[in-house]
Amino acid sequence: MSTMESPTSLTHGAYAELRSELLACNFAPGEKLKIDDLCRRFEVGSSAVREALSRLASEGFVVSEPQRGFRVAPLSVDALRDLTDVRCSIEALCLRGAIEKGGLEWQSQVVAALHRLTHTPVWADKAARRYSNEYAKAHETFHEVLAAGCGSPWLLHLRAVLFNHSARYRWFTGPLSKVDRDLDKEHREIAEAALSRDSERAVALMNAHLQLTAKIVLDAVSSEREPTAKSAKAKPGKAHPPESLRRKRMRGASSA
Amino acid sequence: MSTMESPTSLTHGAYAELRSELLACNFAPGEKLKIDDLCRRFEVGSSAVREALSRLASEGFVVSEPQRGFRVAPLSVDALRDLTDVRCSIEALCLRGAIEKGGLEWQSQVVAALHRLTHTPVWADKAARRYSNEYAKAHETFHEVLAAGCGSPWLLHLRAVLFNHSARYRWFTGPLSKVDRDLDKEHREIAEAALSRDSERAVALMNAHLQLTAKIVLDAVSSEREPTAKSAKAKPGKAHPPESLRRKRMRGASSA
DNA sequence: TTACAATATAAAATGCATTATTTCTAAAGT
DNA sequence: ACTTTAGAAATAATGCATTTTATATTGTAA
Repeated sequence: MSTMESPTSLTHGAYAELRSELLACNFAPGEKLKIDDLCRRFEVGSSAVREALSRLASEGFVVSEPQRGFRVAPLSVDALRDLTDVRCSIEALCLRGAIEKGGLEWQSQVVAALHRLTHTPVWADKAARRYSNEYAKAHETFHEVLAAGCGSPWLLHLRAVLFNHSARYRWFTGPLSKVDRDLDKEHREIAEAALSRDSERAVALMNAHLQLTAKIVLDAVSSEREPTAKSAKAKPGKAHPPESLRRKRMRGASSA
Repeated sequence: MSTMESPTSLTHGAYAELRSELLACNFAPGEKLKIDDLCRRFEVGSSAVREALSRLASEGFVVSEPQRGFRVAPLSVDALRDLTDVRCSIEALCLRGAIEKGGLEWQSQVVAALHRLTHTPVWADKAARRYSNEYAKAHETFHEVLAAGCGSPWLLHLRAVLFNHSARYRWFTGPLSKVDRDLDKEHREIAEAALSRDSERAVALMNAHLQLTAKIVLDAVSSEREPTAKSAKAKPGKAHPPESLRRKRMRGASSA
C-alpha cells in the first residue's frame, strides 16, 4: 500500500507525492522548499520538481516568490475561519442540489459510503491519536458522494478545492485533538437527514459538523500557543506573520 | 500598451501571455499546444513553456494528456450551462455578503467602478463587434468590486475562477453577438439595488444578467451550427465530441 | 556598528539526450 | 482492389546536466 506504482510520468509522480505530503502537513507551513532537496528526496530532475511546484502553487498549497523559490503555503486562523464559512456555503449548495436531484443511485452510494466510514477504524495509532489513511479516505469519499448527487461538475470541483485545503488544517491538528466527539453519529445524522430529503436539517447538521471541526483546530492552536508563549518567542530573530500557524516538521506517516 | 515590461521571470511572462490569449480565445478550444511552437512564439525555453502549461492545466484552461502533451481545454454547451448556474450561486453569496457587510469604502468603489464602466467605449471595432480591452477590464473590475464587499478571500477567489472561465465563452462569441442589450442599464440597476441594500433585487438582477449573457452565447452557437450544418461536416474525418464548441483560430487582438 | 564588497547558495533558463507516440509506407490477406 | 497490419521513420514530449542570473551570506574596512 505504501508504493503506488503507476505514475504516468515522473513529473506527475512527484506532484502526487509532494501534494499528499503537503496535505498531510508533513512539511511545516511556511517552510522553504528547496528544489535540489526535493530532487534528491523524490529522485527526479529539477524540471519535474519545478513543474510539480508550479501546479501546487496555482492550487494554493505552496506559494511562489519570483526569483526566490517556493515555500509551503502558510496556515492562519483567519484563513481557517474564512475557509470554513465558505465551505459551509458550498456544501449547503451541494447538499440542497443533491437532495433535490439525487436518485436511487445517489442514495445507494450514500448508504454504502456511510457503512464503509462507520466500519473503518479511526486511529492508525490510538496512543498518538493519529488518523488512519483508510479512515481519511473513507471520510473523503463519504462527503464527496453526499455532494455528488447535485450533479454539477463545477460545484463539485469548488467543493473539492475547499475540502482539500481544509484537509491541511485537519491533519495539522489531528494528533493534538483532545476532544472526544461522536463522528459516526454526526455523519449518520447528516446522511439520514439527506436521505429523508430534509434539506434544512441536513444543511444545519453539516454546518455544525464543519464548524465543530474548525473549532477543535482553533482551540488546539490557541491552547498550544498560550502555555508555550515564552518558548514560542524563544528565537525572536525571525518574526512570523501575526496570525500564522507554525509547527515543527514531522514525518512518519506514509503517503495516502 | 501592447508590451507590458515587467515579467518577474520568463516563466511568469509566458504564463501571463498564454493565459490572456487563452481567455481571449485566440487559440481554438481543443487545439493542440505544441511545446516547440510556443517556445518560438514566446521566445523562451521549453521549461518556461512547460511550467506555464502546468499552471494553466491546474487552472483548467488547458488539459494535460500524459506523454501526449497539452491542448486547449474544450468548451461545451453543457459546461457553460453548469458554469453559469454555479456562477449565479456564488455571485449571489458574494452580493448578499457585500450588501450586509459593505461599508462606505465599498459603496464608493462600486460607484467609481460603475462610472468608469459606463464611460468606457464598448467596441474597439464597432463594425467587427469586437470588445475593447478597456471595456473588458472595466467590466471585470466592476463585478469584482461589487463582490469584494463581502470581504471573504476564499469566496472572492472562487468567484474569480468562475469569472475567468466565463470569459472564455464571452470572448468566444463576442464578435458573433447580434443581440442588442443595454449593458449599462443592467449594470446600473444591479449597482443601485446593491447600494440600496436590496439583496433580493440585486441577486435577481445579477442572475438575469449572467443568464442572459449565457443565453446569447448559446443562441449564437446553435444559430451558427444549424445553418452551417453541412459545412460543419465537410470534413467528417475528424469527429468532435458531441457537445463541444469549435471555431477556427483567430488572431489580431492584442493582449489585455 | 554600519556599509560595502566578495563569496556562496540557490533559482531560472537553456539545450541536448532519451523515450514515447504518431504517421507513413509497404506487404499480406480477404 | 480494398482493407488491414506490421514495421520504420518522423515527430514531439519528457527528463537531465549545465550555464546563467539573482539573492543571501559572510567578511572586512571605515
